[in-house]
Amino acid sequence: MPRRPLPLAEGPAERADAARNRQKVLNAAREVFASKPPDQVTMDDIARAAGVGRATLYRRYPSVAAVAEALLDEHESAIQHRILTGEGGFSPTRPPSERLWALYEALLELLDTHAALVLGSEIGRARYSTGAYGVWHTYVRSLLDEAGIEHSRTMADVLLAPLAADLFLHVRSRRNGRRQLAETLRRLAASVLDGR
Amino acid sequence: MPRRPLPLAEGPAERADAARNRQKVLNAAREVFASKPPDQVTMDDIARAAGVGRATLYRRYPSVAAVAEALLDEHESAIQHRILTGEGGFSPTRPPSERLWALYEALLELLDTHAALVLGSEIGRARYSTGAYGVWHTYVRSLLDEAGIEHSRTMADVLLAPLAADLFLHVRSRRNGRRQLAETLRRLAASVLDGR
DNA sequence: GTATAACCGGACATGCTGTCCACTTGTTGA
DNA sequence: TCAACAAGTGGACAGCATGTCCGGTTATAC
Repeated sequence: MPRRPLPLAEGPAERADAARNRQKVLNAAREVFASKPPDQVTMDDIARAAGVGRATLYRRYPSVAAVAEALLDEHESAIQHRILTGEGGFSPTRPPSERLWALYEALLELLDTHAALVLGSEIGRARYSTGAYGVWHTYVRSLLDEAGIEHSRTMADVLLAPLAADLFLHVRSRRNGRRQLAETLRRLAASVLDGR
Repeated sequence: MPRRPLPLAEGPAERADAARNRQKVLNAAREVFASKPPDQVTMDDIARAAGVGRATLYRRYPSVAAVAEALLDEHESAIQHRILTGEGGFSPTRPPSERLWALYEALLELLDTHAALVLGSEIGRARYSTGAYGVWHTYVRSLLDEAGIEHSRTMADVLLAPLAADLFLHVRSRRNGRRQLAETLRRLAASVLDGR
């Protein structure tokens, strides 16, 4: 979780009251996002729920999307860590198609529990401009390169497209949708990477 | 292009001034959408450009998205007509993978010339709730059923996901992106439907 | 030619955004 | 310990978009 806004080099430590407010904001935002559709969440909602003024909120987060992204960050980082260390199904010894499936599984799980946050983090900007998307994309691309697939950059975008939050919610709203999506993606991974 | 709003049974004919205004609105909207990002287009912009009052605009179109959809409608209808009549690559005698590719080609072409409108028609609601999406989905699903693919409903959503307008724009912004996307989708169609 | 209904456009109330500014509080250094 | 300074805070404000309402206007039917 990012501690301070932009100053990359460590400036003076964060003040105690600011840290306290950050937590208040994050906790309050969690509840707000749980209580109504993400596109209806306003900065005012979050500020009021946290018991702080609007300017205090804007000081750290420029938009509702930024708040959602901050909430999402720790969950996404956990997956990124697993990828880097090769834990779970991400071991480099496994074939690319299985590692792609491992990513699919992890992202489905993330969407299942935090779809509202993902949707919220995409308000007003494209999914592709978020930092997390870049990580997933880089990983998928490396798998495709390893398998010798052409146009890996584009194919990586195509293979990640079915994990858009709005599509996930649409499919999940159907009976057995969640399970069928998992099975379908597993077949897709095998289809594209193993040619079967 | 839908002539009147809701009254499905033909009521009294549309008044001449109303018809004139509809054309003014549609023409003006085309230019407005061409002049700025679709998510920045307001009802006020369109009304002013058309030289009509806001209420006049609201009378027929409840939102900016509805205006964009009206503009898009004739282009989408053209594709739907080709599907129904089996023109172009949609002949039922061709294998499903080739017909899926024909749909991909048609939709890529549509996005290429009207991406802003597609994006505009998705403002404030999911792509999946638009009428056009339902048509593409039904067609893809029938192709999958014909090929004996399981969970055809879900797979159809997955296969249409790469044609989301925002993904298209993202990929097209890269060098050769448009061409690579076409090739990639062609391979995807073959991969999934022909198992190669 | 008149009655009627559809149509029109400006005005209005509401809600959200992002910024500004005067006040408060924590932190640093003498 | 305490003063001085910087960071943090919250309410208020202006700007903008939305969606509706209503008095006036114009086309169509009789």
